[in-house]
Amino acid sequence: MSEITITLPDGNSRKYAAGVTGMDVAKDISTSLAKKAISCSVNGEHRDLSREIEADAAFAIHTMQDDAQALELIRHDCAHIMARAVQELWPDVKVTIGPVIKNGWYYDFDREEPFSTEDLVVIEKKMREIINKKDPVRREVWDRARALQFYRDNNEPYKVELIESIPGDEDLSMYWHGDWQDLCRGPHLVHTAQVPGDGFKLMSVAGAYWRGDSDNAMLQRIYGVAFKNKNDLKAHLNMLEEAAKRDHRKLGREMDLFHMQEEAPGQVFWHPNGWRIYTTLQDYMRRMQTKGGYVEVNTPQVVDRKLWEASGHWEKYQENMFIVEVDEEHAREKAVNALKPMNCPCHVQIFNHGLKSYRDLPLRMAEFGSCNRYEPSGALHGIMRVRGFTQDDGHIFCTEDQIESETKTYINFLSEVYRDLGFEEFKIKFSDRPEKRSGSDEVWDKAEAALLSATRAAGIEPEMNHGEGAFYGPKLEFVLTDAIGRDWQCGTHQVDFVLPERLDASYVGQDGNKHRPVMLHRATLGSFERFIGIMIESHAGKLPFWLAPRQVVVASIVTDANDFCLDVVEALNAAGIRAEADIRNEKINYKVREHSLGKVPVILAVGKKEVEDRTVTVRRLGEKKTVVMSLDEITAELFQAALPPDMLRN
RNA sequence: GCUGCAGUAGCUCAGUGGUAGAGCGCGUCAUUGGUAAUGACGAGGUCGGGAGUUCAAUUCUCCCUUGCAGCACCA
Repeated sequence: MSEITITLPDGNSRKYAAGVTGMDVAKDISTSLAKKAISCSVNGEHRDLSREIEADAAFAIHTMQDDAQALELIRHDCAHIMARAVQELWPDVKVTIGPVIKNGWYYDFDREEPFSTEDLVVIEKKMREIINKKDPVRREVWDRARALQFYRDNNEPYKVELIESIPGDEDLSMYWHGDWQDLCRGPHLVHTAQVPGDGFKLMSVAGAYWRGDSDNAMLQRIYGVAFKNKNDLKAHLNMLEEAAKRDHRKLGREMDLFHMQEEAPGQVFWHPNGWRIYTTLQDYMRRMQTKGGYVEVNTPQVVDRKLWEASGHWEKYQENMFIVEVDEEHAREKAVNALKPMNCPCHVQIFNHGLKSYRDLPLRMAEFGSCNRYEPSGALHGIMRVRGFTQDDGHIFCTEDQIESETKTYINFLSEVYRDLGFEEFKIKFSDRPEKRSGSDEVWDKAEAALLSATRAAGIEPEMNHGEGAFYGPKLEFVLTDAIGRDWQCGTHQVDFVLPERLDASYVGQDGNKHRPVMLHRATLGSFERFIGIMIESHAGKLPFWLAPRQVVVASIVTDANDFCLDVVEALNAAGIRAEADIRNEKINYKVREHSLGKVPVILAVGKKEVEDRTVTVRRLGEKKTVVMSLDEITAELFQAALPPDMLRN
């Protein structure tokens, strides 16, 4: 047997016979280390301690101190332990897969009966029993035939299907947690008791399609979260509780911003407070776009299906469009229209109207375009995913040569807007050709290469999102997250060689001939609805002063101050500040509480003293202390604070 | 759309096979107060909609609808 050299992280090396296990090495280093060891890294590959090492290797032992490895293993072993618990409780349940996800894991089961909340409690208890048994984790490598036979014998059809779909013919690793077994890549902990019995919790049950395909059977997915100890778990659960308080649906009600109702599912009734946010944001976007060289247009809501057929949307999205039919019974003629689900074909109509010259390019066309899409009922989510919304849409008609500079300019534009609105950081994803698409592969090659190189030229290496592009072109997605960490695509930037062709857009080039322009589709906020939802959550309702729907409440302390109170409001309003008087017959404590809960950034209290001195007592949201200021001082200060970021720059 | 859960006063929620209750909010009155809830009294609900079972349904069953979590979808 040959000798191998194991090099430890501190640079020291030790010699062993080939086939030594990680655990052997750990024991050799020290008994206490071996006791604490959970896994190891061999040449950077995370592995079980029981696996044999056959060649010279860089080697490291992992303990619970190594967060990344410890959490991965705890969560992964939780998945196996939960599946074992479920099958011990209900032997007829079929197992499928159970990966580690952010903060925890899930496992998908096929079971006739739905799992109930009570079942989760029972499963958790069973899991703790298994953990306490301190069952060893064992790994074996089987060839495919044996694994397939095993799962056929054990009546686990999903496992059979999994193995059959794994390409190649390499051997498969099988893991045992006690007597319970699962097909798994590993690695795993040494024994079940290394999972902290008080560090995990089962969270919820939900349906999920087998292999993520809605044509397949629906399985039952149980989600769990797991951490290294009870305190970390508690902290996580606490965080979720806090995040729930920032939910835009809750804050929207509390701040009286908007409501939704059964008669118009997925559509927003904006209340005065919410609409003030919306219009303030729209005014800002309009100024920014004007400065960015866009011309603003507006296009029809109800458009004949012919246009959607020409653009290709009818074929691909018909089921998701609101169809508006006119027939002889109701009108004198028959027509099939659709509510505009997006603005691009309409913008091409404007572009096509009259001859365009190469001198007109790039032509940046913008619209605050109202769109309606019949989104699947299960997709609706507060004001983040709705059926009626308004995009800050824009299309840049340009030449191929201009794609790179226009893309760079746009990324800078979007970054400035996001920074202004409080988002310094955001994810950028690059989505390339989907399976169902329009346009030849050559055109797609060209579009993808152009967008990717332009993005890199802007200094960005996007996250790859294969197969997720639009049907007419690849896209960049600018993604923000909500209070509990769910991703939402807000901004987008897409390169499109297809629609100009389908809708016959052209311009006259320098050579006097007709040429096809390239279309860049872009939206910065995405939709006002979604972006406002995200902003509400990220600010926990405490919007920056310039966006706050109610900026100032002037509250009287005694009735004798009411007149002065109204004077102060008038002065502030004259300075363009959104101020309201609260001269109700209530105590100042009551008023302060109510407007603090309503997230009003500034409360000005006026009582006898203030009336005499022509001053106000200023209390800012989130602060306990108050300051006395003259009316002129506070007006000047708030005037400045009320300026939108772009106007502040001028 | 799919799986599961839910819909009771404006909001948060309790409750029951014999047509409903709390707190907050709202209204009236008293109170004129100094920075996160002043007190008293009062009004307010065809218990999401429809059908069925029953002497009797808010309660049980079915259908529909909306919402929530997840999946699928997202031009």
